[in-house]
Amino acid sequence: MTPTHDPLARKAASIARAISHPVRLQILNELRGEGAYVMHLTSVLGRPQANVSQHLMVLRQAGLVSAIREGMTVLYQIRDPRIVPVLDALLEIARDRLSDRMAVSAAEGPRERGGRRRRRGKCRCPRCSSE
Amino acid sequence: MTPTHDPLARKAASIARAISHPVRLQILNELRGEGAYVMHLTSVLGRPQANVSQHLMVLRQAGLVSAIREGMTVLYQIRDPRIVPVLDALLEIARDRLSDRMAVSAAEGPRERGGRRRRRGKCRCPRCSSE
DNA sequence: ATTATATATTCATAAGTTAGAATAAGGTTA
DNA sequence: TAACCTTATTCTAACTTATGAATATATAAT
Repeated sequence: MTPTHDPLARKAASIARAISHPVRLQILNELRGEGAYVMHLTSVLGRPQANVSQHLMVLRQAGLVSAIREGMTVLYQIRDPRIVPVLDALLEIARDRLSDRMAVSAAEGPRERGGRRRRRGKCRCPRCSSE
Repeated sequence: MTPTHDPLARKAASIARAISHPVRLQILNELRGEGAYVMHLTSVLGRPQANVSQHLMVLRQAGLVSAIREGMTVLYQIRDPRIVPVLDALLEIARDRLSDRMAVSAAEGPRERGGRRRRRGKCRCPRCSSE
C-alpha cells in the first residue's frame, strides 16, 4: 500500500478494510436501525469491553459510525446508510459459501452435536433494560 | 482475530479483506464485464507484474475471481457477480468523501496544477491489440 | 533445443493489525 | 468527596500483510 495509489481506490479500500474484521462486521450488523450501546455490543458479541471499544474506534475513524453520549452510556449508530447493503451482500455471499461447505461436510458424515448457540450474559444497556 | 468468531462474520469479513486493498479494488473494477488479461491489468494499474499476480492470487483464494488460460496469456474474470454492487457502493461512498475534502481544500486556496492523469505504457494484451 | 513472452512463486523484510492487560477518563449516585 | 459504572486509551507482544527482487513455470515460435 505505497502512497502512489489512486486516491479513490485508496479511500474505497480503506472503507472495506474497516469492515474486514469479524467483530467490526458484527458490530455494524448490530447497529442496524436504532444503533446500539457499547454495553449491548460487548454483551452480544461476548468480547471484552476494551476490545469492542477499540474496534468502535476503527469504525469511527473510517467514518462508518458515530457516537452519542447519553449520560454514562454511549449510543453508536451507523453514519452512512449506504454501507448497509454492502453488509447484506457480504453476508449473503458468505452464507452461500458456508452452506456449500456444510453440504460437502454433511455428505462426508455426521458432525459434532449441538447448534453452537452462544448465550452471552444478559445485557443491561438502556434499551435492553426494558426502556 | 482469534479462532472463536462467528463463522458467518468470519467469512464475510474475509471477503471484505480481500477487497480492502487499492490494487485489488482496482483489479476487480477492471474485471467488470468481460474480465481482463494479466498484462492488461499491469499496464492499466502501472504496477509490476509480480505484484499484480500476487494480488490476483489473493482474490482467487478469496473466491472472487477465476482464471482461464488462453495460450500464453491468462484471462481473469469476476466469479461472483454479487460483488459488483459492493464495489459500486464502496466507490460511491469514497467518491463523496473525496469530493467533500476537495471542496474544503479548494476553499482553502489554489491547489497543485495538472489533473494527475497517469498514462501507462500501451497494453498489448489480446483484447487491447485490436482483437 | 533455444529463445522469447506471459504469468506464478518464493523469499526476505518492512509495515501494519490485533488482543489483552492495565489504566485513565467521563458521568452518576450516595 | 468517595464509590461506582461505563467507556476510552495506552502499551506491548504476537501475528498478518505488502513489497521488491529474483527465479520458476508454461506456452509459443524459430
